Amino acid sequence: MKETKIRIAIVDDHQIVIDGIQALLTPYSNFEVVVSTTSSIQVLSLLQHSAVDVLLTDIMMPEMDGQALAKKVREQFASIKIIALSMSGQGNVVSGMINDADINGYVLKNIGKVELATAINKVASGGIYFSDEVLKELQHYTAIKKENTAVNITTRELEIIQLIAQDFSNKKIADHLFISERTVETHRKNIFRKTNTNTVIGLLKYATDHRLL
Amino acid sequence: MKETKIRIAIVDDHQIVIDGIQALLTPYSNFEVVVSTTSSIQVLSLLQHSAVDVLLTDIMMPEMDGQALAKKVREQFASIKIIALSMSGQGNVVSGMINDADINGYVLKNIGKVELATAINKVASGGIYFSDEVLKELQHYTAIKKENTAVNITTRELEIIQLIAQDFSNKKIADHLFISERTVETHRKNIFRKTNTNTVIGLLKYATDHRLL
DNA sequence: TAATAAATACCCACCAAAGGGTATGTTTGT
DNA sequence: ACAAACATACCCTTTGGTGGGTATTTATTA
Repeated sequence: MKETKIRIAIVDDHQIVIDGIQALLTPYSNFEVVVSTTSSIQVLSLLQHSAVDVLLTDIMMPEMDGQALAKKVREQFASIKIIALSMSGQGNVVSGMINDADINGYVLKNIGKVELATAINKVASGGIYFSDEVLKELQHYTAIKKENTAVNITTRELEIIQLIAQDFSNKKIADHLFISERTVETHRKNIFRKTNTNTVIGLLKYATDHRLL
Repeated sequence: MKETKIRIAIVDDHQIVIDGIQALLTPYSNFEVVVSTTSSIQVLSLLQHSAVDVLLTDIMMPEMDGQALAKKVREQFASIKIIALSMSGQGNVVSGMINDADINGYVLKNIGKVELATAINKVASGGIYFSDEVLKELQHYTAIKKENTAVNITTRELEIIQLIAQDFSNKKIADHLFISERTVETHRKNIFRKTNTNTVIGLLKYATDHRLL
C-alpha cells in the first residue's frame, strides 16, 4: 500500500450506486472519495477543482454517456485513470470504451468490494483491470467482428440489409437508392449467399446476431 | 414518525446496491435494516428468524426472480409489506408483480433518499407507493393489453405468429401443427387483416410492439 | 335453441422474391 | 497497366406468399 491516498471520483446517475460504492470503499483507508455526482456534465467542472487519481463512471447516463465523458476526461485531464462501472458490459460498448475512449478498466456492478479495491489499486498504479465477464463478452464481440470482416458485407449491401429490416420492398429500395430494381435483386442475392440465409427473417436473425443493425 | 422503528429487509444480487440503500437510509432514525442478502433463495429462511416490516427486493436476480420471491413471501409471511426496487420497470414485469405477487410498492433504482423514505413509510403504514415512471409504464402496458383484446388475436393465430417469427414457412407451420397448408394460409390472412399488416416484417414489428412474442 | 366465434380447408389469380445466370463501368491497389 | 473488388443492370424460371372468395365442423354463449 502507498502512503498517499488514492483520490477517487464517482459518476453515476443513480444516487444509490454512488452511496453503495462509497460504503464499499469505506473500510479501505487508502481510498478517498473526493468527488461524487449524479450529473455527467457537471463532473468535468468538478474535476477542475479537485485533484483526482481515478474516475469511476457509469456507462448509461441521461445527460452524457460514459463513453463521451471518458473521452472528454482523457482530453482535459490526461493523468486521471478511468474505470467504467456498468450494469451490462455489452461487447460493442466495452469495445468502444477501450478503443475510442481509452479507459483503464471495466468492471460490472455486481462486483464485490475486494475486486473493486483490486481494480482501483491496479489502475491507480498504471495498470489495467477488466473483470472476467467483461473480457468474455469482449472476446465474443471481437469474434463476431472478425467473422463480419471474413464474410465481408459491403457498405452498399449493409445499406440494403438495413432497408430490408425496415420492411422496404425491392421496388422501394430501388427508388430510395436511385438504382434499378434489378440491381437490388442482385445485391439481395449476394447478401443471402454471403450470410447463408434465404428468407428475410433468417437474414434479420443473422443481422442482429452479427450486430449489423 | 412512529416510536417503533420500521424493520427492513433488503434483497439484491448486487452488493453495491444493498450498501447504497443502507447508506441512503442511515440518516433516517426510524428505519432499521435487519436483514440484507444477495441471495434470493436465502432470504426466506432469514425472514423466519427476524421480524421484518418491509422487504425491499430487486426484480432481476439469478437464483430466483423478484416475482417468485414476492409470491413466496406473500404466502409465508403475510404481514410483510413488499416493495420492488428495479432498474427497468418494464410494463409486463410491473403488471406481474402487482397482479400476481400482490406487492405494495414499486420504485426505480434512480430513486432519491427522500422518495425512498416516503415509499417505505407509506407502505409500512398499510398504503401503497408506485413511482411516477413506473405508473406511466404500467399505463402504457395496460393500454397495449387493452388494444390486444380489442384486436382479438386467437390463441391459434398467436401460435402461428410465433412460428412465423421463427422463420417457419407455411408448409413447415402446417406440418408442425398437423393442419393443412390451406388452413395456415387462412390464419395468415386473418392475422394480416387483424393487425393491419401485409408483410412478415411488418407483422414482426406489430408483434414486438404489442408484446406478442 | 339460435347465434357467434374459432379452427379447419379448399378454390383461383397474381405478384414479389428466390435462385440461376451473364455482363459492364468504376474504383482500388499492385 | 492489370487484376480484384464493387456497384450497377439485365435475362430467365420457379416458388412462396398475398389477397379475394366460400364452406364446414365444433365449441361457446346468449
